[in-house]
Amino acid sequence: MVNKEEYRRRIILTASKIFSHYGFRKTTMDEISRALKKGKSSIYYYFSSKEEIFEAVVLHEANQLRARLTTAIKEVDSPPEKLRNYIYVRMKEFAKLSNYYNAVFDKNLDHYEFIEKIRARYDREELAILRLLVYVGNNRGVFDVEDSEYTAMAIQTMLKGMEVPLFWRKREVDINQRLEAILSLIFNGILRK
Amino acid sequence: MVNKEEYRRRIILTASKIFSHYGFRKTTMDEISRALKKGKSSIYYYFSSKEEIFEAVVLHEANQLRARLTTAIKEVDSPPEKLRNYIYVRMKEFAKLSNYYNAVFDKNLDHYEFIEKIRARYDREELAILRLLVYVGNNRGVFDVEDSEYTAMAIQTMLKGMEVPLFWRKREVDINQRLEAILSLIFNGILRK
DNA sequence: TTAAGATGGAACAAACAGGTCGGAAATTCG
DNA sequence: CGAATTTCCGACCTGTTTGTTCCATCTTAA
Repeated sequence: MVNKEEYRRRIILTASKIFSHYGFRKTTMDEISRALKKGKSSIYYYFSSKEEIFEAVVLHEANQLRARLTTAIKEVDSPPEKLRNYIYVRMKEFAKLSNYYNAVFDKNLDHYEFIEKIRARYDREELAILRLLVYVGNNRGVFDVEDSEYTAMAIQTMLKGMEVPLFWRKREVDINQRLEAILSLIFNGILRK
Repeated sequence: MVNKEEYRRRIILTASKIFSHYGFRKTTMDEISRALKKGKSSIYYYFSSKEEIFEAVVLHEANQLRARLTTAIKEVDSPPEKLRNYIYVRMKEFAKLSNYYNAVFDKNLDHYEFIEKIRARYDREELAILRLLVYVGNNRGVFDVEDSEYTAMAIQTMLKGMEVPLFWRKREVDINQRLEAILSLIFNGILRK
């Protein structure tokens, strides 16, 4: 193998699929190595533990999510549309990136420090984006809020509410309607009358 | 619990979902009991082993499959249409009943005796149905075959070919086209010219 | 040929998972 | 109500699994 980084990437992609199907706990190093057609111990040349692989996988998905959210925001110009795109894409992607999702919600993973770090980091970044969106909208006179920071936090709280598994236990159509309702709520409480 | 049978059924339904997601091996008695909100040892009051639960689950799915195939055949009258319905429904249902599917194809389950029994029984029953279909069609003068038994076996062989995982690694549309092609092949080799 | 980069077989300690057992709780019945 | 029977479960046992380490062995490039 000429390029070590390249092989790490391959491990991440392969492990990602297995993790997303069986979860962290039920995925064994043996499966990962078999999927890669390598000896189990060989994996340890690239990663020092199963945890470290999972960490890389989750980070990978987090990066994907970030990238897609960024483009979603850039696609449109007006702050309300940016916000709408952000929320929409965030919801759709969250459902797809199952490892990241599990990392954030699986109570059995609570004690892993790196999970906490990723959770915290994502929270911080998201808040920054929302704050900026609100702030810009406010400056342009489209929004009308007292404090960008706290408004952003309020929106984030609402987004977190959409993350909990119960929210998804509904039909697809219903989900879209609920999304529209949520957006409408945010906007009507935010838009200048 | 007034009715022991009723509770067994509930265990089967719950275990079925977990088995279908994680497979026989990765599903633990602990999970099953947790999903049922019962103590692990309580399950052993209803089933004497994990294997026995899986056996019941697979049998349950096999019965479902049989029931649907039966109605599918009864829905139409002419032998060619019966055959067409049979094959069509069999394909669609097979994809859904994942425990049954795994029981039939997972090489890791090869050494379980009850799996062998279920496989053998299903084979026998299917052959009987096909034989009858061919026989009746022949009698009515719609089909034209020498030996119903061997023709039925030939058709069954073809159906088995559609079961192997590779067959499904295609897009839905493609699947339908292939199905049509298979049907057309069977009929054109079978129908009186 | 040698040294550094990769690989995988074998071994191991710790965790896990299927199953048992004795008896507690709940329910039924007289 | 109380005894009998059904249902449930916590604690435990035991063989297996699994993450990880070690080290001998290949492979590659200089």
